[in-house]
Amino acid sequence: MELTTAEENYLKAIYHLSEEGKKSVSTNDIAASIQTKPASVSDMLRKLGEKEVIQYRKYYGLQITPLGMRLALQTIRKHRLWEVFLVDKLHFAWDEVHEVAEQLEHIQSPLLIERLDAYLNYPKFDPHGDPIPDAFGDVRSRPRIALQEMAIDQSGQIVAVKDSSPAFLRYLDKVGAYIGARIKVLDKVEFDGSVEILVDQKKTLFMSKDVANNILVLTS
Amino acid sequence: MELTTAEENYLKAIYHLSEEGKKSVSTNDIAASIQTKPASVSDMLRKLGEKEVIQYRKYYGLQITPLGMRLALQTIRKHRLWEVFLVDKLHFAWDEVHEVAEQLEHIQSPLLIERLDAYLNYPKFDPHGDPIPDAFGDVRSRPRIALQEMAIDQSGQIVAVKDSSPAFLRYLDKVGAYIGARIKVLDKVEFDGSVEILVDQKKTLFMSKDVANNILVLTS
DNA sequence: CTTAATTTTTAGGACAATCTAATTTAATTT
DNA sequence: AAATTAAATTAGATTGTCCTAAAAATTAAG
Repeated sequence: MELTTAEENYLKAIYHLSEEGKKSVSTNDIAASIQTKPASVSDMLRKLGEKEVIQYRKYYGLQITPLGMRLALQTIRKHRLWEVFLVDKLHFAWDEVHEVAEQLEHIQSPLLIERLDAYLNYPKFDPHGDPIPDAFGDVRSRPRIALQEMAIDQSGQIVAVKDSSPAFLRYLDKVGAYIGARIKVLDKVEFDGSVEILVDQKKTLFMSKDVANNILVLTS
Repeated sequence: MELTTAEENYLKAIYHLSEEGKKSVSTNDIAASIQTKPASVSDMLRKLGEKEVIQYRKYYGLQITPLGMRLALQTIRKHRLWEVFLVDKLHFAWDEVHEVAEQLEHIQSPLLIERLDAYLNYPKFDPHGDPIPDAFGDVRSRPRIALQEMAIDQSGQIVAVKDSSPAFLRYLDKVGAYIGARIKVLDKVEFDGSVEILVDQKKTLFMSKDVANNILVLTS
């Protein structure tokens, strides 16, 4: 079963929305997330329903089918492998990779992805710390919590970010809060929810609640 | 000025046809070369004319404009760089790269191509020996002749192939006539146009006229 | 529990790229 | 030069994706 580029994008958006938002995904949510109009989404949902990658009942919402899940994970796998390539090999900054990976993820060639995976040494996580599904769609995700939710004196390692916007990523670069950094919470301010952390045992840093909420940590 | 994927493909085909065939490119030729119907070509020529990448007069033929030339060479540059990547880095065989490169050449990102070029060490020729235009569209092509046209005792180096079909490339792999091989013409048979050559000063090889016609040699 | 607000879908159209079949133009032959 | 053949173009449909505006269904409010 072959999906068009547009279909792959919709399916990926649906997958992501159903991962985070938990409950059922709305037409409006999809429209917002891929920057299109709800009317277009309705059209596409009908088509995706016919192709049986989602189960769709008008006005009632949708659910990804196992087939749809597999295909979505395949696209996500490609996207994240390309991101690793761009950062590791072509020295892109981690805030520059998304748009290009959005294009590259639609290249159709199983051999290419297999070879790319090997060439990159079978990476398990992309530059933003998100897990890369394997060829069968299996994901080994690490249990992680927002930095905001950590207790004073608790330590851990930054493994991912929730918000991947270039602005946010550039800010993190600037303050040195990169993926892999080992951190320890020194203090939390009740009043505004901001936190003070120690990065790599040498640098202390103040972070607003908003920032701390978008950083995911593997606690130890 | 942005071209769609389809437009890029047409323009590339037109460029290639006008390079080899010399005189003006016909609607039928284009249709044959990109596997579509002449009616579709007519449609597209009108559009390409409006976009001023070709100069087009109905029933009279066409000519690429300088703008069209630049855009075509940009696409060809991307195609050939990706081919180098696939062969050098991902260890594709030279007969496996074309289809994938056909897809990759349409990825839009000047930064990507710049970085890829650097990563590959600014290659000047692709795996089939064809020259890679630089970022300005300049091509340094080597003067080369078909092996068929060489004289007895003349020697040279295989630098390219005219026919890039997997079948032909696999045949060349088998007999060891790879790009870069140094050869010398030992004999030519008048009757059927076949030739006998010495490859890398150790192996002699018989080749039919058809094969010898599709191998390009830099004579020394 | 009826009305209002919101969400979702349908109707109908636009645009790109393709096709078949019909027509027009150019080239070739006699 | 007229008639035939070949090449190229147009006419009209189709498919995929998207849109705006209108209608329908659901949800929320009083």
